[in-house]
Amino acid sequence: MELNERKKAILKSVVDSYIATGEPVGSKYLKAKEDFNVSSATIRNEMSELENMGYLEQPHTSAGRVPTEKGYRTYVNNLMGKYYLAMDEVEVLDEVIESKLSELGSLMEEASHAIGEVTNYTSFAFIGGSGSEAERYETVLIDSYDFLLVMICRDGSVKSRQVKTRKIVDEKMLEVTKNALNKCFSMISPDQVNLGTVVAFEEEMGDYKEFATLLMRVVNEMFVSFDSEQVHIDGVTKLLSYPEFYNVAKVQSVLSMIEERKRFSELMKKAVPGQTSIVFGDESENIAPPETGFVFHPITVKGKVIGAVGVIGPKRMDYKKVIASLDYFADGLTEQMDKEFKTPVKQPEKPNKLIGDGKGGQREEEQ
Amino acid sequence: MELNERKKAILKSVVDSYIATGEPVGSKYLKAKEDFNVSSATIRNEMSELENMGYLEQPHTSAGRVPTEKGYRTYVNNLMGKYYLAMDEVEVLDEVIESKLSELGSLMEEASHAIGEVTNYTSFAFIGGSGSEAERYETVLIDSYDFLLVMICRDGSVKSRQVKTRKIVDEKMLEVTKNALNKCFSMISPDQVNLGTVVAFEEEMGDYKEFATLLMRVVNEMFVSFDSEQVHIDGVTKLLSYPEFYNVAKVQSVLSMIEERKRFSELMKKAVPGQTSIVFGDESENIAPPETGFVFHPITVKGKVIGAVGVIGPKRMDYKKVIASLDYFADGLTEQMDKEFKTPVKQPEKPNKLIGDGKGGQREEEQ
DNA sequence: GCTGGCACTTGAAGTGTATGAGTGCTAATT
DNA sequence: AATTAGCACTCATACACTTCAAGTGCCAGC
Repeated sequence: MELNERKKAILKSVVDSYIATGEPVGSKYLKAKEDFNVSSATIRNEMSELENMGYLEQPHTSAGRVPTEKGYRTYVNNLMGKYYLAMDEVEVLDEVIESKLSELGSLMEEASHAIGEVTNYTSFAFIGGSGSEAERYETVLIDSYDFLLVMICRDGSVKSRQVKTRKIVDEKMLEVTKNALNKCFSMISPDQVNLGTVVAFEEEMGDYKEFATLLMRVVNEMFVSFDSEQVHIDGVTKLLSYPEFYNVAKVQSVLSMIEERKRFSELMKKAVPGQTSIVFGDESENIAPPETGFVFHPITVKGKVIGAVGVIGPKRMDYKKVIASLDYFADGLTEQMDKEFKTPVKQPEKPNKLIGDGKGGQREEEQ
Repeated sequence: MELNERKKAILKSVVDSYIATGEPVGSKYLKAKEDFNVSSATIRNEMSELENMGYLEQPHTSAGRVPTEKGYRTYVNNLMGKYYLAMDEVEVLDEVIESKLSELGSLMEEASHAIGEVTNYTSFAFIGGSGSEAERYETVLIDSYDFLLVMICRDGSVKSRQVKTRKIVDEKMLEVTKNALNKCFSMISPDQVNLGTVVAFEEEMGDYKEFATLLMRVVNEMFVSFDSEQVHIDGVTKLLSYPEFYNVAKVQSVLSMIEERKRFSELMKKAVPGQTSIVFGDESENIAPPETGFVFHPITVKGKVIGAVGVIGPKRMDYKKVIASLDYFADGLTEQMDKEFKTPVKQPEKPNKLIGDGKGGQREEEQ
């Protein structure tokens, strides 16, 4: 069924008001706030129909109405206008995009912080969810019982681990180690490792077989730890300032989801390149409580998703602003990355880009 | 004034009960629970005196009594018995102490997790709060626009940063960079850097002057970021299961303290080598709300504090168990570290060690 | 010095009532 | 046929009031 213009206007108005106040909105309030040329009774009838159509719902009989998930999606996709970032907001984002590029480690931290500052929601940034293959390994001697093992991945990301040993290490041992690792554990995904690989590796280690087990343990840890470590979350307390979370049980539910980063990066896999996605918390899936909303935008390098930035907030979020900020930031960063990032990865197809026209939102079939 | 034996027994009993139930404890309850050979009226009189002496307090006239800070400290230092860790608890801790030593990066994460598992409180572990000096630098070429800068510190810790550049880098440039950094920015603390150092560094960079600013920015960031990155907190949600935190405002207060890691590591500086410290949240200092308690134990290498592990919980914590766990873990780790850690740091004086007899507790003058 | 008893205090929990925002429905109006 | 005014009905919320139980302090008597 199509929404006529008046229904659209009313729906938009309900969502706007609800986002602003957090209170269920009623017909009289709407009549007073916006200047529809109809009485509150007419608005009431329209709202009743919008409820039948699944865009609105009532917390209880004698309360105003609240947007449903479908209502929010329609609002985000068709009704809300574009938000124009203020000068100072742009500056905060630009600073991270431009000046922090040289230092990938802290980039995600800074990114998450900047997004949080601009939107005033709990924000996150993560990188390297792809579990990319190792391209090659490097070693650095630290002292006679320590060395640094560096794993350089195909997507340009780098992981390093300080390895402590019980036997003395020297440059020669590191050279052997590096070569053995490069021979056996590069250009390979963790699940391709088998007994043969292990035996071959021990063989390659020659005189230094005794280190083989230790090294494999470390390498394995580097493979599997890929996701969890690189999720940065900023401003959790901001969440608590919304009345939706004035209840410890709900806070607990969101926090536990945040702590369990695996579930989190699971969610991020739904990211579509170049497009802002919205996921709502729900009772059924154990993502987060129903009051919660996640908005995120992937960051791509040459069309390949390498991470994402986003916010966590109450369902009634200032989507206009959030989406504008994320679009601006992620697209800006992606552009910079494409320009500066080392030799192009062979993956020529153009991402499904969507210009920041405020029409983000993962489009899904709705019943 | 001295506490007589009966007062001690009553105080111990009050603290034990309060820790167990979280409810203010009254004379009748105590009479029923423990078998003092006196009536509730007598207990009442003793409790009244304990209140006058500052060990107990009443939330309101008609409620039972609750330990004060002084009460807790007396309990921890003199009254509580020793907790003997169960076999499975020891195992959890031992696993981290023994097998994870080879991998310093994830050690703190694992440590914090293990402590959380055993004690069932929100736990933390942090390392490198000392802001130690750089001993030397290493570089690793990643690709033509990226390299890894490694800073090896005097205390044996290692920091690395992936540096992205706008100009092509090669082995020769890295060699120059490494030498210049080692010459100008090693064995020096951040505040000793002055204009002279900067000029000298640019000089050393020779043909690669254009990288000097970038490098100094990264090095500076590595210096100052020392604390914040290395605090691992685990199990925040556990905090929320205690009735003390059934109030969002308090949760917010604790969370914001946790998020602001600077304040946190500030607190950790109070750690005394080899000794468990207890700090209570308080209205006056803005550490955390008054219901909160922090218990932590430093980790030392050759007598020098390099980090700490601890828990955050309600004031009424199971100190017996917490202190036993922390003592066991931190002492075990310290021992392993001392045994395995590279060449001894010159710092021969023996730490003020305190065997795990349950007598932890920072001793302070109380009014 | 200890105890039983009693008056007193106080927060928590429960009950009843009024209030007000909001709805749905119907009959009247345009 | 669409809109509106009016009215009965529904709930959540706030508030006053009562009751209840736990706990104290104190005192007279053992």
